[in-house]
Amino acid sequence: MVVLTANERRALELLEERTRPVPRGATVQRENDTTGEMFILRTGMMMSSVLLVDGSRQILRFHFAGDMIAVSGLAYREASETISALSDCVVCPFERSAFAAVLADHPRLAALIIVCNQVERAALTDRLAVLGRTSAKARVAAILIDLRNRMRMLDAGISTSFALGLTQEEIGDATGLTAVHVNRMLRQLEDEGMLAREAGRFTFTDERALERAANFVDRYAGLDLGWLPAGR
Amino acid sequence: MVVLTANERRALELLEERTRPVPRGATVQRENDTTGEMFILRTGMMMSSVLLVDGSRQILRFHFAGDMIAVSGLAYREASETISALSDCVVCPFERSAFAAVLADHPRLAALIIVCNQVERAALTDRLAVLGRTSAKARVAAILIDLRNRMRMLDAGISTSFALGLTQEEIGDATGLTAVHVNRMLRQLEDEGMLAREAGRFTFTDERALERAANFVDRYAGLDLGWLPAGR
DNA sequence: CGGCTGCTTGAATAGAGTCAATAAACGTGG
DNA sequence: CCACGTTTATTGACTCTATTCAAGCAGCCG
Repeated sequence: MVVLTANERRALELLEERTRPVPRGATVQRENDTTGEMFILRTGMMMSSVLLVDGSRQILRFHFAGDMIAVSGLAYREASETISALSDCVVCPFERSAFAAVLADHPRLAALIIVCNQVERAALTDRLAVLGRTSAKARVAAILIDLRNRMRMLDAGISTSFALGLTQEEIGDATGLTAVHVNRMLRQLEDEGMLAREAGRFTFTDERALERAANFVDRYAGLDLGWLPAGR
Repeated sequence: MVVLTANERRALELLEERTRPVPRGATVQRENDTTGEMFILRTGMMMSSVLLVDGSRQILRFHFAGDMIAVSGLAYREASETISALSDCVVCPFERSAFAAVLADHPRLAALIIVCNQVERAALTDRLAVLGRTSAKARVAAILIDLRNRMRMLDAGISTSFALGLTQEEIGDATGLTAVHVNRMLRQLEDEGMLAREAGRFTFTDERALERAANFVDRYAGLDLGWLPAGR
């Protein structure tokens, strides 16, 4: 999409110098802890979530390889969300000072990071609309499509069949539903012929219908980066 | 919080060179239109919203003086949200190229913009948790507290009494509720002695109780900007 | 094998939505 | 300044969606 200069590439590689394995279920950042490092997720799938006072959990976002995570540490002294691994992961920790150096030396990378922020903002606002204004069935369909699409961006081998890697409890925490109701909605999508399930694998048997049920709109269609400053 | 250098101040003033009045109810950006300018909101109150296929609306965010709006135009060819004026407003339009120039010349401003993105991200994820996991009463209480707080940041004269400037329909579109149910929740908060209403003005009669009802957490408490690169 | 954790299903309940009717506030043109 | 039409607020009755509670089942791992 954008071709980086050799210098830019080197600057980004500097952020990924160190690596750290994170086993499934482990946490790299805990809500209200003092923020330390930020990370680039090298491999695996993670999630950010918050706990409410009544003990319920809201999953805010899923993270995949290539995502920059724990970035809110740039602004806040204390983390506002918990970030934990849904599969065995590898992350590359880096310091805020290293990040500041990248911004100082590479204005085009700064611009690209701002663009990524906007893409994430769009994803969050889409989810906001889904939680605020759509039915349980639409929410479940939406999360299935969204996760399939993001997995496909990293592994072109994935098409209509994929392993979600989430419990129904987790689907519920992401969609604002109870696990019980998630189960019922999955069954309904299955009964209506849009979906098949077996041993944790999902298969879209009628993708169009599923997209209609989910109110799906593709947000990765119209990126426009013509305005970026020159690379260094 | 951060003292800008004279150069930095001048660069930002360049973005605010032109001004344009926007009457109440008018739209500065329409969903799916080709994105053009970005804006700094000089005076007034605006909102971003999206329309779903079934005709329902979700209000994503409220904007106040000083906010940089329509920034998603940096990433997308087409606007993902509608931005319209809730009161008579004045905006300062600027071009992406002007923005790119700021980033190229002033790395610390780039860093500050990224920080602002993170603050907005935190606000959006808070709202996500509210929509996903809290009751109608909590959502209504939360929006009242949030808007009061943001108004107070611009006008220190506001304390427990303020004019919201929203219809109950709009409160509903922001909280994911129907106007009818918003009305019932307002009445309930009133009956429970947390709130008084008259002629569009709200008065918090028991702010602690209201905060408890809303699950309120203060997100503007712990900003940390020690890591920024040097100013130019 | 036994103890988890996750999945599935039913029945009863509660919370929010829908529909409808009325009242109050607002804006506009005469 | 008033009359009229429109938007906004209010309230009741009813419906429906999603939650809660409960029980049984399946798969997995030590």
